[in-house]
Amino acid sequence: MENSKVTIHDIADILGIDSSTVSRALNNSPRVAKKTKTKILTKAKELGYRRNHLASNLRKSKTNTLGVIVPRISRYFFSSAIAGIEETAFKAGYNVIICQSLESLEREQSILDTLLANRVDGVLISISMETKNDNHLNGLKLRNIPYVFFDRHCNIEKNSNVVIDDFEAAFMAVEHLIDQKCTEIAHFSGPQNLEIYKNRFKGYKSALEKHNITFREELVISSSLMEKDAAENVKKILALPFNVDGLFCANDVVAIGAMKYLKEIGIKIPEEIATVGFSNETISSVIEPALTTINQPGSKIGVAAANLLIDKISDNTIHKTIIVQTNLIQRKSSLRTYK
Amino acid sequence: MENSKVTIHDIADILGIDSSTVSRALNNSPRVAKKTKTKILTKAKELGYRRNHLASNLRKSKTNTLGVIVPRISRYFFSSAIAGIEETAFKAGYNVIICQSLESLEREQSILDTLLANRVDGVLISISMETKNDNHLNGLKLRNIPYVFFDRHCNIEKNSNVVIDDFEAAFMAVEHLIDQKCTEIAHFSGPQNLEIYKNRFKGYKSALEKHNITFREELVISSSLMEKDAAENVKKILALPFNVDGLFCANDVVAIGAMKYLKEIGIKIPEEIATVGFSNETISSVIEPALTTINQPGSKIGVAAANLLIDKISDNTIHKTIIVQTNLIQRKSSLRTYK
DNA sequence: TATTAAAATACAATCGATTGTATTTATATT
DNA sequence: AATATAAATACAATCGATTGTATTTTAATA
Repeated sequence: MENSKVTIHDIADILGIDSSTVSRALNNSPRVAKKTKTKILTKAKELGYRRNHLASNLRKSKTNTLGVIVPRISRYFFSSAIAGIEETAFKAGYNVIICQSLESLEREQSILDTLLANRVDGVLISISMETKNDNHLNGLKLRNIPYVFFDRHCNIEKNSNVVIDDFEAAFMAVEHLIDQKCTEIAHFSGPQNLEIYKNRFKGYKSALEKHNITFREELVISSSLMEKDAAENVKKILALPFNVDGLFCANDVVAIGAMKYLKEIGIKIPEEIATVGFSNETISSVIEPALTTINQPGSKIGVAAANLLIDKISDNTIHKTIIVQTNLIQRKSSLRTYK
Repeated sequence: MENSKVTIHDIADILGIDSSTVSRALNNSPRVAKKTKTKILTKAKELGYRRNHLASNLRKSKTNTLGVIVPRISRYFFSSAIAGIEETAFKAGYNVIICQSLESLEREQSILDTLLANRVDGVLISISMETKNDNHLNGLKLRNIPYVFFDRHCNIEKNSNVVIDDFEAAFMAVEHLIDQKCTEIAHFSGPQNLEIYKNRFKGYKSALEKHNITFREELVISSSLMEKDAAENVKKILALPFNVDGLFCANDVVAIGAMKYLKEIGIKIPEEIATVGFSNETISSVIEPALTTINQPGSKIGVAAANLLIDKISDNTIHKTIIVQTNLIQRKSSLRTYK
C-alpha cells in the first residue's frame, strides 16, 4: 500500500526510534549501526516511503534544479543538446527547467528572473541573437549561482563555456569549397555581436588567405540567418560584379533558404554555386542536393555542459572552456566533378 | 542591494510586526490593513525579497511543477507542443519537467517514478509506441495526481485527452489521393496498440469504402514508422500483384523514407505513386517533391493540454477530451495532372 | 570490575512560509 | 460612556527533513 504521505516520523514512530536516526539511515550515514539501517530501510520500503524533496531542499537550501535557456527548442541542435542535458542532470539527481528566449534579449532577462525566483542551483545558457554581453546575468553573479554557456557564448574572461571551434570548423568548410575549385566564395554570416558568428567569419577569411584568394568585403552578408533572409542575401550577392561559385553559410537554415531560391531561379547546385551550411539540421540531409555541413554534436555538448555546471555547483571557482570536436559532412551540395 | 536571503521574518523584524502579517500581506490577504500592506510591500521591494517557493510549497504541499513525457523531444511536433506547454504553464506559475521516453515503455515507467519522487502536481503524457494501456499510471491514480494525454492517448474511459481527430484527418488525406485519381492506395500504419494509428487506419479504410475502392489487407503495412522501416515497406508493397499508385503514411518520417527509396529506384512521385504523410515535420516542406501532409498544430495542442491539466489540478473530477482541428497541406508529392 | 573511549542513538533547533486561533485595537451602536 | 462587533494583528503550530550537540549504550583497556 503505497502512500505518499509516509514521512520519516512515521517510520521512526513505528520502530520506536528517533526521526533523526531514520534520516541518517536513509542517507546512509556512518553514524547509524548496520542493523538499524537495514531495519529502517526495510520498513521504509514496506511503507512505500518517498523522501519529500521540498522539505529536504528547504533544509539544505538547494533546489536540485538547473535552468536551461536556449533560443528555440525546436531547432534540432538545441533539442538534442537539451536531451543530453536532461540525461546528465537526471542521473546526478537534478531536474531541469527549460526555457526559450526566442532570440529576444528581453525574454532572456525575464526568464533569468523566473529562474532566480525558482532558486535554480545553476544555469545553462545559449544566448539570443540580440544579446551582446553578460550584464543581464548579474542576478546570478550576485548570488554566486554558477552558469555555463554552451554553443552561443559571450567572449568574457572567467566564464565557463562548452563550445565548438567555430574558427576551425568554418576554416574546414571553406577549405573544402576551395578544394572543389571555388574561387569566389560568398559568406552569409550572423549577427556580429555573437562570438560564434565572428569566429566563423574569421575562419572563412583565414581559409581564403591561406589559399591566396582575394577576400572581398561585399561577399560577406550578415543577417539574422532565418529562412526569410536567404533570398534577399542571394540577390545581393548575384547583383555584384563577381562570378560567385561558392557559398558558405553560418547556419543550415539560411543555406537551405538560399538553395531553394537558387533552384527557383535556375542556378545549379553544386555546379554553379557549391554550398556549405553549418549545424547539420535534420532537413539538411533531406534537401536536394543534400547539404554539406558542419556536424555539431548537440547531445555531446549538452552532456559536457551539464557536467561542467554540476562541477561548478560544488565549486564555483572553476573556470573552464571545453571545446567539442566537430566534423564536416560532405554531401552533394558541394561535391562537384572537377572541371 | 538584492539579497536572496531576505525572508518574511527580516521584513517583520524591521517593521516591528509579525511574520504572519507579512506573509498575509504578500499574499494580498484581506486580513491585513491597506496601510500595513503598502508598508510591507514597499519594504519587501526595497530589500529585494523573493518568496522561497520551497518553503511555501512544503507548507502547502504543492510543487507547482508539471511533468511532461514525450517520446522524443527532437520531433518537431513534440518540441512545438512543449513550447506551448511551457508558455501556458509559466503564465500560470508552474514549472515544467520534460522527459523523453524514447519510445520505450520501461523508460516511461521509470520517468513516472521520477516524477512521483518529485511530487509533480500533474502530468502531461504522449505515450510511447510500446505502451499498450495506462496501467503504469497507477502511481498517479493512487495519489490522485491528475494527468492528461495529448496526441498519443489511451482509449480508456474517464481519461482526459487533447487530441486530433485522426480518423477524420486520415479520411481527408485518403480522399485527397482518390481525388487525384489514385485507385490502389497503400497505407503504412504504426503499432496497432496505439489509438492514433488505429484511427488513422480506420479513416483510410472508410475513405476507400466511401468511394467504392476495394480495400486490400495486403496494402496495409504496420511498422514502427522510422526511416529505416520505409524501404522495407515499399519493397513489400511493390512485390504485390497490384499497381499501387497512392501511398498514405501514418507519419512524415516514414513517408520521407519511402520517397527517398522510391526516387532511388526511379519511381516518379507523384505521377506513379502519389504520397501523403502525417504531422507536417519541418523536413516535409523541404524534400522534393514537397510532401503533402496533415498539419497537427503542436503548439495549440500543448496549450490546450496544459490548460486542461491545470484545471484538473483544482478539480480532478473533470474528464474531458478536447479535439484540435487539423488541416491537409497539399504539396507536390500528391498533386498530379489529371490523366 | 572500574574506567575510558568509541559507537549508536536521542534531543532539539532549523530551513521559510502558511494558517487556525487568540488577542488587541478600532469602529459602531445604544 | 459602555458595550458589542468588526477589523487588524500577534501567537504558535506546522509542513518534512537535516544536522550540531547531548546523552546513552557498547566495547575496549587497564
